[in-house]
Amino acid sequence: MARKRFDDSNCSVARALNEVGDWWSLLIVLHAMYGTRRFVDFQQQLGIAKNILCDRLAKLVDNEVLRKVEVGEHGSRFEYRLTEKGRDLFPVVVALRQWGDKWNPSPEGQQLDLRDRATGQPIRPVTVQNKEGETLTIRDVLVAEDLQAAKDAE
Amino acid sequence: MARKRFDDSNCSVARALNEVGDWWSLLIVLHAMYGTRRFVDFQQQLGIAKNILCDRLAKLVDNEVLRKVEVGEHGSRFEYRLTEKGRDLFPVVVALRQWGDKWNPSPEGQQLDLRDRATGQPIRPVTVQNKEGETLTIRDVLVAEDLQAAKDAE
DNA sequence: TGAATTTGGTTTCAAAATGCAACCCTATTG
DNA sequence: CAATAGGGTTGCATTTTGAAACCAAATTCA
Repeated sequence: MARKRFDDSNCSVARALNEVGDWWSLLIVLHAMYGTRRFVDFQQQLGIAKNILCDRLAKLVDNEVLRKVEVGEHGSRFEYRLTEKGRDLFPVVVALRQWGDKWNPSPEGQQLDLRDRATGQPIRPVTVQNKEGETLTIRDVLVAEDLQAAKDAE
Repeated sequence: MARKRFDDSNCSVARALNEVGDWWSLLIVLHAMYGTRRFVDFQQQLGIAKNILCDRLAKLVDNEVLRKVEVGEHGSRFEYRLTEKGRDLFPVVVALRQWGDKWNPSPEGQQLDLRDRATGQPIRPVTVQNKEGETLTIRDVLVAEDLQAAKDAE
């Protein structure tokens, strides 16, 4: 049967996964963040089948994660560029990369690190923080399931 | 043909997606973070087929994201609990939730928010930060592809 | 105690997604 | 003007998925 869809889920994580939660979509976004823009480049870098790449790019464009831009004089050459919505996945991608590096370090030991362009210093681990910027673990947060509970907490 | 696997990819994001990158796995982790531990509860809350749930739980246990714990007097009753590795996905899940809330707000308008248990205050948006705690966009970071480049930047 | 139910699965089978290769049309390059 | 590159589409075989049926051990209920 069809893969279940989460479009109408009232869970925003489920809805987010509906847009970027399959095997390829987030990797496409990742490579777009590294500068890839052309169909053939995505194809070669990811080793993805062309029909699947077509499908994923179209979905990402539909969901406004990417924009398809005509380049070249007479059209028919395109670039896929991140929208603001797409760039806004940066913390997600970085958090996932850091998790992967921490718990499944690369066999070769060398892990591609991200640095502050201005200073050359490595970036911080991405964490969940309170208003004061202190790191919170899962035990330090509570879920305000409904507005009433949220109200009570204020 | 079979879905492509990324076990041996030298990209840690790809390897991370290999463990939690399909439709259900991250939702299972999410619900585990909200306190779900039992097979039947996952099944009912997610509306997932039992065979798929079985498969995903087993994979998450294999990958040490969850631990399968015998409960009940004579075994044969189990709980699936997050390991440290699993709990460490917290920033990923929260970042994804915030992205979903921002760009695909719930149709009902009510979005489940997370608060600092100690103060009741909402948490901050998850961001990528430099050593000083300043938020960095994708344009503010550079990728030190290899150690040499990293050296040069120091 | 014995029957019914709950838990945690496995099996079967149709529908859908995936991957590969082959093909196609339009631009651009030589 | 021919060859090639870019960006797809189509067909087909292989997997994955989902629903429902089935199952056995443990627990609960009467």
